[in-house]
Amino acid sequence: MGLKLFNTLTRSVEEFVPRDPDGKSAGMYCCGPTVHNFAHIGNFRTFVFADLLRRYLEFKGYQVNHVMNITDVEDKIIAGARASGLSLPEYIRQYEEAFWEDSRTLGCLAPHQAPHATEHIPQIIGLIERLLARGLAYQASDGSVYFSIDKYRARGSCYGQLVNLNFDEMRVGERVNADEYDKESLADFALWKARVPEDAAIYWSSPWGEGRPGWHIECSAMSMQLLGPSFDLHLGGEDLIFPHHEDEIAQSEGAGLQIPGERFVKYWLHAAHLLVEGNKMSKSLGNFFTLRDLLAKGFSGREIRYVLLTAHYRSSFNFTFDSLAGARTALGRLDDCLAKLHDIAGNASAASDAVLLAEFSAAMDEDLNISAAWGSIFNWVRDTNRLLARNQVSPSLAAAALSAWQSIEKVLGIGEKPPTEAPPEIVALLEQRQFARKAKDFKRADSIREELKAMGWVIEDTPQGPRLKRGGNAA
RNA sequence: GGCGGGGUAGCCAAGUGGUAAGGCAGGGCUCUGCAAAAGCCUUAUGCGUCGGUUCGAUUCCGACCCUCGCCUCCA
Repeated sequence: MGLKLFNTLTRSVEEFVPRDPDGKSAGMYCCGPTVHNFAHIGNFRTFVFADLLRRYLEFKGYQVNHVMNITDVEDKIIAGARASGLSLPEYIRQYEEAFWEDSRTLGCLAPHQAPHATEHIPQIIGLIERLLARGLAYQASDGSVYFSIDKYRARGSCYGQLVNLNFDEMRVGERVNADEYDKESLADFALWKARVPEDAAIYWSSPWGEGRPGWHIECSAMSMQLLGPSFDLHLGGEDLIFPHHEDEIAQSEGAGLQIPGERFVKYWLHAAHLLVEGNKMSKSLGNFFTLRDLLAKGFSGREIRYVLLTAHYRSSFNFTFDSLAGARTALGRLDDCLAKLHDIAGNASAASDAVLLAEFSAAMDEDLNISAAWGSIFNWVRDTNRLLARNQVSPSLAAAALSAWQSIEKVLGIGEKPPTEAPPEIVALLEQRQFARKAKDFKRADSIREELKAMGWVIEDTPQGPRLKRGGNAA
C-alpha cells in the first residue's frame, strides 16, 4: 500500500510519488525555528510532525534527505541581540543549542542538513539578482528590494496557490503601518531589506547597498541549493501557508530554475496549531509553555512526544496536563507489556509479526493517521497482555512481536523505558521484604514496601518473584 | 469584510451511508497475605442545532449556532 498525504497545493489527499525516477529518494524541507528564544510546545508540534513523516518515509524504504533551516537573522533576533548586548552569533548560539537539545529530548532525529540564513548570503543575493534580471523585482527608493506580485501575475503566474486570494476583498496591509514601506504595491514583499540604524552591526553588503535578507528568500535559496530547484516535500506550520510559503513559491518559480513543467515543490504539508488547555497559547493566559517549562514540571520528553503524537497533524489539537498525565500511564502499560515480552523472548529470534505491522502501516499510509495507528498498537497490547496472562506466549511469539514493535518504534521514536538497575540498598530492602513475607510478617513487609515507594521504587509481586519498577516522575 | 479549519462520552481523540477505534479517568469482579501489575466486564440509543435526501445519516445536502486560524511577525 502506498502512502497518501494531504497536499495543501491541491487541497486533497494524494498518493505520494517521489520525483526520483527510481522512486527511492525523497527530498524534504521543513521551515525551522527562528532562534530568538526557547522554542515552545507549539513549535515542537510541527517539528515532531516533520520527524514523524521523515521516520515514516524511511520505514517505507525511502532514502530521505531531511533539511531544516535555522532562521538566524530577522527582526526579533536583531532586537534580542541588541537588548542582550551579545553579538549576533553569540546570541543565536545559546538558543540554537537549546533548540537541538530540546529536539533530542523529544526524540527527534537530527535533520540531515540544517542550513543557516547568515551562511547563505551569497546564494540569497544570487537569487535576488536573478529575480531582478527577470523583471520580477525592483529596488525601491528606500533601498530595499521587493518582489513585484503584479509583474509576477502579469507573466501568467498565479500568486495565491496555497490559499484562495481575493485581491479586492483582502485587507492587505491593514494591520501594518504601510507608511513604513516604499513598495509599489502593498502586497509586495521584501527580498532584501536596506540597513536601518536599528540593525547596528548586523548587515551585509550587496549590489543594492548594505542590508539583510528578507524573511522568505532564505528558504527559497537554501532549499533549492540543497535539494535542487524542484523537490518533493515542504512542511511547516499552518500559519506559514500565507504569506511565507506562497512567497517562496513566487520567488522560487519566478526565478525559473525548474525544468519546464516541474513545480518548485511537489507536496506542501502543514501542521495545524496547538491549543493549550483549550486556548491559544498566550503569556497573558498563563498557558504558554516552552519544552523546558514542561520538563521543569516533571514531565519527560517521551511523555510530551507521546501527547504531541496522539492527534492527527492536520487537526488543531488541545494539549492538556490531563493528557500529559495520561501519557505516563499509557506509556507505562506499553513499557510493561514490552518488558514482559523481553523476559519471555530471551535470545529467541523470529520474523516480525505481520499483522501488527500491517495494521500500523495501513493507518499511517492514510495521511499519517497516527490516532488509528495508536489504536492498533493498544489493541495489540491488550491482546498480548491477555495471552501473557494465560501463559500462552512462547519465546518465538514474543520475539516476533518485539521485532514488529522495533520497526514501529523506529517510526514513533517514543523510546523504550530503559531498564533501570536498582541500587544495592534497594535490592537489599527488597530481599528483607521477601524474608519477612516468607515469615508471614506482613506488617514488616508492607512497611518496607512503603519505604521503597517513598524512595521511588514500586514492587510488583509476580509468580516468578517480585519485580522492581521505578515509580513517580522517572523519565 | 474575504478565505480556510473545527464542533464525537468526564477529558483527549479516530472513524463510517448500515447502526460508534483507541488512550486517560471512573465503577464492578478475578488474581494477591494485602497491594501493584495484568485480565475480564462496564461507561455516548449518541456524534453542535434544526430541516432535507435515503429503506437507513453521526457520516450526503441546506440553514443556523458556537469556536479556531489566516489575510502583519508567528509552528
